[in-house]
Amino acid sequence: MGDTKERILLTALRLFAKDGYEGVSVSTIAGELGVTKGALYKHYRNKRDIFDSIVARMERQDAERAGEYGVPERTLEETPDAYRDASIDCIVDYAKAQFRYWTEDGFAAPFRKMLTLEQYGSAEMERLYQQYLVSGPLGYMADLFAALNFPQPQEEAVKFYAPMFLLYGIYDGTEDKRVVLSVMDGLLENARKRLKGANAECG
Amino acid sequence: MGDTKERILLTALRLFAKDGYEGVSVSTIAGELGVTKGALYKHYRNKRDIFDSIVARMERQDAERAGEYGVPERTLEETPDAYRDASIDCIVDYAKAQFRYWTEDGFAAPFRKMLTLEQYGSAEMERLYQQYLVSGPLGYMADLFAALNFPQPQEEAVKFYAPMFLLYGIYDGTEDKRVVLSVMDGLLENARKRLKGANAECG
DNA sequence: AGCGAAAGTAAACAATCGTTTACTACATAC
DNA sequence: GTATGTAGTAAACGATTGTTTACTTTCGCT
Repeated sequence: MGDTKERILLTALRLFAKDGYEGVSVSTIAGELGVTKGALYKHYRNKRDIFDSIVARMERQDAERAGEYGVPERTLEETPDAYRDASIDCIVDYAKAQFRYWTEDGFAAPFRKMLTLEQYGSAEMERLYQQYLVSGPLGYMADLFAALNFPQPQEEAVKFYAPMFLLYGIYDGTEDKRVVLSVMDGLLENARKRLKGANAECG
Repeated sequence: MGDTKERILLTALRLFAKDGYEGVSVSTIAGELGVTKGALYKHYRNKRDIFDSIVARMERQDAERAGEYGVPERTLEETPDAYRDASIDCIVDYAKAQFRYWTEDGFAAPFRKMLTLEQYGSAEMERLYQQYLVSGPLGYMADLFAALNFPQPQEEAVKFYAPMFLLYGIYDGTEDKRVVLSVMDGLLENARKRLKGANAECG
């Protein structure tokens, strides 16, 4: 079976997401899989190699996703308000997809938690945490709003992304995940209306 | 000297905030203090006792702070708009103080980071994280807005608190902390104006 | 002066950590 | 049919984990 390596990766990720890298032992990972710890070393050089492979996997998956989703595509063209309304729709739909991705996706959700637990451990982890979950999405949203000629793209991005970021935390601490998803939905629908209204004004 | 116990507490907190509870060894704490690890056991029963003492200290400090700060005080009285404007001022000033507290206070700032790293480890830690940093402040703000008869206090609370929560993350990943503080200041001043405007309408 | 508690050291404790080794079962290829 | 490489086990490795013990030093108290 060639999927043992895959099972190790996913099991380790799930455990890292709960107790952090240092809080999980090689024996625990192996025990969870029903094998002895020696077996892990047939697939990975060492414990850190498992962790690095998780990060590499995320980077690959994220690149693929960025390729499929073509939100930016065209920037700062001369177009009527209708086009910019369509862009706003695109942004909001993208945001919804991103929220579901980081909360429900079998890989991205535990990866987000793992990064959260490792963010202060090293400069590299802090960089990844910022890139995937804080300054990365924030700067990306600011660029989009800037391309749409919003007067204060930075502030707009904060108002837009901050509720998503907060609701990640709410989501993790809630038993009934559905209500959080619907709250996020409501907030984003309000944002959609508000942005289109502001759009009509600032032209 | 009676402050060795205190120095152990603060040193452990600083280390826990960076590498998490499991990522810090008793030897490391002792080494940081320039003593042998046996000395720690003269002041604390075990490693977990140090951690628990940190949490207990935070709970005490938080209770004191809540006593000093009397934001809620009077609720839902029959009063003119001027009073509600004053209440909004009070809320915004409180929020500013809270942001500085969780980012700059020598104890609260590392405690916030520590909780962030431990939030998924146990139900108790998740509860504390939610109480201090997520659903706690959010519900508190919602109560305040509800007392001021805002039509959608929950949503208002999210719009108000979410940027603060996001900027905790930005603050941690930024070298020049001052700009983050000034950004937070600007956002809260905007919120102050907006809330007073909405206040005049919804009466 | 002498006693006793407090605070710290050095060393040892069993347990666990991540990792390596020697060996077995079982494929597939020639 | 035998060689080869893969995937797994069991056991051991030295290092480190959290904790305890025995001993020393130092201080306040009467």
